[in-house]
Amino acid sequence: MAKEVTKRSENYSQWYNDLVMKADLAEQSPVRGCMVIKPYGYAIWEKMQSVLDAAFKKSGVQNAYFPLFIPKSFFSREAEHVAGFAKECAVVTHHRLMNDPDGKGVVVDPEAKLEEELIVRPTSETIIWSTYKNWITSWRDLPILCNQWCNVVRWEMRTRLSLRTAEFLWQEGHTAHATAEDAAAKAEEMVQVYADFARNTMALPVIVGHKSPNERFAGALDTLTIEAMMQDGKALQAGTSHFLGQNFAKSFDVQYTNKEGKQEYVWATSWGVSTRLMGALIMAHGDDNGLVLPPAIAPIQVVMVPIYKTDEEHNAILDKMYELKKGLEAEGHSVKIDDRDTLRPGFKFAEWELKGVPVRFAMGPRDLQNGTVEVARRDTLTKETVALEGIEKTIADLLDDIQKTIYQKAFDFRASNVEKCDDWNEFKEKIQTGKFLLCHWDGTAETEQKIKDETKATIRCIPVDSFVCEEEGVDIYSGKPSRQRVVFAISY
RNA sequence: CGGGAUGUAGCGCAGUUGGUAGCGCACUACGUUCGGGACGUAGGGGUCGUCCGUUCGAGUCGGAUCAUCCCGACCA
Repeated sequence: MAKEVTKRSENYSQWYNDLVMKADLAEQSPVRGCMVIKPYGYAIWEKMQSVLDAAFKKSGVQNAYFPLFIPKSFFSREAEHVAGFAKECAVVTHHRLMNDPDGKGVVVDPEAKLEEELIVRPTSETIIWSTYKNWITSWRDLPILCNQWCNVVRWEMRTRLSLRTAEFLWQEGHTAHATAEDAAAKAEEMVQVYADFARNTMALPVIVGHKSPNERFAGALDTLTIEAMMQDGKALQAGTSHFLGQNFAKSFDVQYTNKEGKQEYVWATSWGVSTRLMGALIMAHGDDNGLVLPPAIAPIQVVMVPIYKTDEEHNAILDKMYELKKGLEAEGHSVKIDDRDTLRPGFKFAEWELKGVPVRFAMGPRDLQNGTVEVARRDTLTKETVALEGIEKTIADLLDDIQKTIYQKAFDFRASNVEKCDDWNEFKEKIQTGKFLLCHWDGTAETEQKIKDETKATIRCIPVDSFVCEEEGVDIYSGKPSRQRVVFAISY
């Protein structure tokens, strides 16, 4: 139920948790480090899915589904990849329970030990590539462009609601191509799909770039990322797209016969975004009154709250509201009439604000008489009384404006917290205050590691669109020559 | 896995030198309210994380154990 949310200034972590739980998005599950996604939270996730799915289809991608359990032996094939996940896998060892012979409850039946353990997928590269082996024989079979929406499990040491749960929902795309160029282009294309989605739908300004070798996905030759800035100035990796080279094709022996009749290994990509995007949404746009949802992702765009004393008023207002709802829905907006008669208007206002609904209508006898409605917008917390005449157009424009305003606010916030930095002492100080620092880097893993050890800051990316800065300089830490600046930040 | 903390009603918490469990919110009923989180009255709800010990008696003391949270290391 709606309750006051901790102020951001008091404790950012607590504020975030309060928002997630009190806005009815999710709650901690009884299972360690997992979350229950509640219907309202899931509606946001579904909206994300539908927008992304449409974009994938446009890129020629098809949805498919692969098994949750992966035989342990599949993991023996790609050493580098496995090294990245081995420490955080859930393993199925038995297949039966029995009554505890010593008393109450159940125990694992020791007789039911599996001959080969099954790994609950931490990601599906291994099982998908074992499957692709059977699908690919000729150049005519390529490219294969598959995506799956599913859950994965990573037994993280430390978890955080939405941001790093032991089990999370995501989509993972896995493609196979005839040439390195095709695969690299696909990886590039998909990161741009994510960037468009983040910017236009989620109203998140993101930086697109390459990960440094240290931060790369296990087994990838190149990892592209979208990096967003949260309101405490920390970076959040919101999506990644990997160019996997021929690593997986070689490990799983996936070859095709080319036009010349020769056997060749295929080239691969994989790319994914997860329910972490919900975390990004909350931390990037939320305020002390609750969630602030961009209209493009809001499950409810307009909520209507009737204000009345008598049944007569109630009925008259509801009639008007249903009429308005019909008109707005015809324009493609999602509308909810909150006619719960057990709650007072003030309570409903607070509750819908907590849930981030972009536009709220309040209509009482006064409005009914004047042919007006009180329209409140969530992003600016302002309200005004507007005429019912031409309301469809007014609301369409307003939703557009809210979408833009939310983006602009996040954009301006980031702009005021990104700066160039060429002095190591200054770097150490500023990076702790929640800034993205554009610095020269000598390109070595050693330097990056040392900077991380001393400051906890990592290279978020080597930017490719916004913040590209190719210029001669010297590494901020080692003093060695550098040809471009990269983005340093402390991340989630 | 290191450092810190916490487990008492659905949630948030109090509980003194050991004496048999309470507050706020939420919930139920009735009434008055209703243009920014209403109020009154009356109710219901608990193996005090678990186990062992000390004691006439343990939420409280001792030990063990489990779980959760925060800060690190690891990661979408």
